[in-house]
Amino acid sequence: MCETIVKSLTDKQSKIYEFIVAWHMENGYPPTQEEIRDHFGFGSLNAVRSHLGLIEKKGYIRLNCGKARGIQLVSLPVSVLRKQENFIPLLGSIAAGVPIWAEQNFEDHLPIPPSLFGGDELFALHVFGDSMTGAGIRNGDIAVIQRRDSVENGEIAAVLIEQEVTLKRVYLSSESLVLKSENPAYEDLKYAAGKSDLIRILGRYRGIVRTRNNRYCS
Amino acid sequence: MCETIVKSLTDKQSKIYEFIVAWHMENGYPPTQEEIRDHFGFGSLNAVRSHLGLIEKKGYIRLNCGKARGIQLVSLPVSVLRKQENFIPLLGSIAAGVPIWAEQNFEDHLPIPPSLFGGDELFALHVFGDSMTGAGIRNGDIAVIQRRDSVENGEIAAVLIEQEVTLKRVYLSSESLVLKSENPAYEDLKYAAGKSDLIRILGRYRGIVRTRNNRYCS
DNA sequence: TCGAATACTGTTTATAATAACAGTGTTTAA
DNA sequence: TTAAACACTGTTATTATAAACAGTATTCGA
Repeated sequence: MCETIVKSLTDKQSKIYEFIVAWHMENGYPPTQEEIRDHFGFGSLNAVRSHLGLIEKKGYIRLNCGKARGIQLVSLPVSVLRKQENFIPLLGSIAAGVPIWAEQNFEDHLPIPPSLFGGDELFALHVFGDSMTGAGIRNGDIAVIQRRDSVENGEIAAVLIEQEVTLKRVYLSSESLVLKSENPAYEDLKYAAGKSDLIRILGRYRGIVRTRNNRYCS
Repeated sequence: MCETIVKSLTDKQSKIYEFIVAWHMENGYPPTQEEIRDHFGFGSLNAVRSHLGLIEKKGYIRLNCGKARGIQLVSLPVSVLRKQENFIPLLGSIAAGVPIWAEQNFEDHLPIPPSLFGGDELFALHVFGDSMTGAGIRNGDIAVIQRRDSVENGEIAAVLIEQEVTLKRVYLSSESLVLKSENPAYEDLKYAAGKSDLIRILGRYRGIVRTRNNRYCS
C-alpha cells in the first residue's frame, strides 16, 4: 500500500478542518469556501483558499478543482458520512504529553454506536496482557473507555503510566493512590499522594468487545 | 414531535435516491442536479428537478434551495438502516423445536456490523450464569454466535439443552459428546453418541460485547 | 537576523449550479 | 374515461461558488 504522509496541522488549520467536519455532520454536505470565510469572519476568500491548500497538502482533505463544495474529507470520509454517533474511535498507542483526541493517537474506528455503551466521549483501546483477567478482560480484547480525568473509588480505569496505557482498578485515599490488577500474579502499584502526577487517568472502563481472532480488522 | 409520514418511492425515484446515497458515499459530498442528469442520461435538468421535488415531498431528502449540492439525506431510510450488514440480531429465549431465525426468537438488533465479527449468519445471545468465566465470558455479556450445526472439537458453542441455551466447550468423539464448562464449579455433561440428539448445536462462539450495565438498552 | 512558511486583505473573472417558465407524452387509480 | 400523478424535453435567467492575480503582516526555526 502507498503510505500517506500525514503532517500535523497548525492550530488555525486544525480549526478550519474541524469546522468542515462539523459542518458536514450538521448539514450532510461540505461547506463552501464562502461559508468557511463567514464562519471565521475572514475578509477575504483567499484566506480560506490558502488554508485549504495547505490542509490539502498535508493530506487531510482533497479539493475537487472547480466543483462547488468540492471538499473531500480524506481521512474520515466514512465516519463523517455515517456520522460520528455511529463510531467509537479506536486509539492506538497513546503518546504521552499529547491530548488524547490528538490525530496521531487515532488508529481506527469501531463501527459501533457509542450509545450502546451509554455515554459520550467514548474511545476504545486494545488490551494487552492479562492483568485484568479477574474482571473478565483478556489479552486482545478491545476495551471501551469513557474519557474522564478521575473515576470513582474502586472503578476500573484506563491509566497512562510511563508511556503505557493499562487498565487498573483505582483506589484513591487522601494519602495515596493505589492501582490494583485483577490477577494475583500482579502486584499493586502504590503512589504517594504527591507522586500521583506520574500517572494520568484517561477514562473509566465501560465495557469490552471481543472478536473471534481477538483483534479488529476492518 | 411531528410525525413524518414517509411514503414509498416509485422505482425511478428510488433509483435516483440510491444514486445520491451511493455518490455521497463515494465522493464525500452530494451530486449536483447536473451530475444526476448525466448519470441517468436525461436530456433535461428538469427531469431531475421534478424527481427531486417528489423525493423531497416524500421525506427522503431535503433540498436546500439555492445552494450548490444542497441535497440533504434526511433520514437514513429504514431500508438502509435495516440492512442486515449493519445489525446482528439479538435473540431472546430460543424456543425449542422452532427454527432459530423464527420471528418469535428475535428480541432486538445490535447495531454492530457483522463484519466486525468476521462472518455471516451471526446472531447474539444474552449470557446467563457464570459457567464460562474461565474463558472470560461473564454473566450478562452478550455472546456473538455464528450459526452452525456442528463445530470443531474443543470449540465453544451455543447449545440448546432442554429448552435452555448455554455456552459450552464441545468435545465430540465416536462414542460420546462432552460439554465442558470453563468453571470448576460446573460438572461436564456427557452424552452417549446415541443420545446426542437431546442437545442441539446452535452455532459457534465468535466473541462478546460487554456493556457497562451488562445489558443492552437501545 | 533572515528567509520560509503562515495568515491574511482586496478585487476581478470565469464557471458551476440552481431556478423558473412552458411545454409533451404516459401511467395509474377512482 | 378521465383527472391526477408521473416521467420527461428544451430554453433562459440568475446566483452561488471557485479561481486567479497582486499584495501585506506575522510567526518561527536555522
